[in-house]
Amino acid sequence: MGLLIGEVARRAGLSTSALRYYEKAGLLPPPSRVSKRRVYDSKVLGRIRIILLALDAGFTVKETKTFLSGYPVTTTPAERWRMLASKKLTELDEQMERLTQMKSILNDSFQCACMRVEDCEERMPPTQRIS
Amino acid sequence: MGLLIGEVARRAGLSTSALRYYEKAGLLPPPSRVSKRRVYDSKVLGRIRIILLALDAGFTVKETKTFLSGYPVTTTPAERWRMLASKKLTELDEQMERLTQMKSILNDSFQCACMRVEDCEERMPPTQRIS
DNA sequence: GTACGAGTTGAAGTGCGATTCAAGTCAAGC
DNA sequence: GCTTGACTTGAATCGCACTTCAACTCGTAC
Repeated sequence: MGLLIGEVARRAGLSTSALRYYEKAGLLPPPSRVSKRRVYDSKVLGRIRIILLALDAGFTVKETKTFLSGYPVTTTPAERWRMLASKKLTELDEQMERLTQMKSILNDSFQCACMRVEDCEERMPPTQRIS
Repeated sequence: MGLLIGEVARRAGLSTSALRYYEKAGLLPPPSRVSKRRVYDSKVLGRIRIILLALDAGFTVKETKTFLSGYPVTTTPAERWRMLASKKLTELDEQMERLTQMKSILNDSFQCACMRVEDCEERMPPTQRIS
C-alpha cells in the first residue's frame, strides 16, 4: 500500500532529491520507515500538489511551510496564518498586474513594426511612461 | 543634463551595484563617461522601467536582454524576437493561471474554518484534486 | 555469498540575481 | 594639500531551490 520515494517522485513528477529536500525544509512530514526507507501514504500526493502550486505561484519554501502548517510560532495560530494568506493575496494581485502589463507590452510589440521594444515606448499609455 | 549612477539608482529605486550588474549583463548600454564616471541620459530611466517590468514578470536577465535588443545572433532578427515574445506570452498565461488557482485556494481558505490548507482540499473542485 | 537496484546520509556543488567588500580614482571645498 | 563623498574595479559572498556526490545499507534474485 505504501509508496517508496522513487514511486512518489515519479507520480509527482519530481526528483527524489527534491522530495528529501522538501522534507528537510519542513514542507513534507517525515514519513514512516521500513528498514530505514521512507514509505509514503498516497495522501502525500495531495500535499505535494498544493506545495507545487504554492511554489509555482511564487511562495518561497519558507512561506509555503507556514502556509501549509497554518501554525507559526508567534502570535495566535489561525490569525497569523490568515495574515500570511492575506499578504500573499496582495502580492499575487501585484504580480498579476505586472504580468498583465508585460503581456500588453508584448502584444503591442506584435502590432507595431518596431524591431526594438523601446521604439514602441512612445506609443505607450502615459501611465507606462517615464518623465 | 547627464545623471550620475547614484542619481539614476535613486530615481529608479535600484542600487548602484544593480545598475552596474545590468550593464555587465548587457541589459543597459554602457553610458558615456566623464572622468571615468558613468553619465546617463535620462532616457535610460525608460529602459530601466521596461527592464524591471520584464524581470518582475519573470523574464530572466538573458531573456530580457534578447527581449530588449530584439537582435539575437541566430536566425533572422525580427523573427526570433517574435518567437521569444510569443513563447513568453504563453508562459505568462500559464503563470496567470497558477496565480489564479492559488488565489482561489487562498480565498477559499478564508471562507472555511480550516486551520490547515489540506483540510480544505476535499472541498476543492475535482480539477484540483489528486487521484 | 554475491551482485543488483533502490534507498540512505551529510556535505559540497550549481545557477541565478544580485550585494558586499577592499582598494583605488577623481573633483570640489576648505 | 588634505578631506570628503561619490564614483571606479574585480573578486568574493549571499540566499534560494535544488542537484550531485561518495560512501553506505537494505531486500531480493540468482
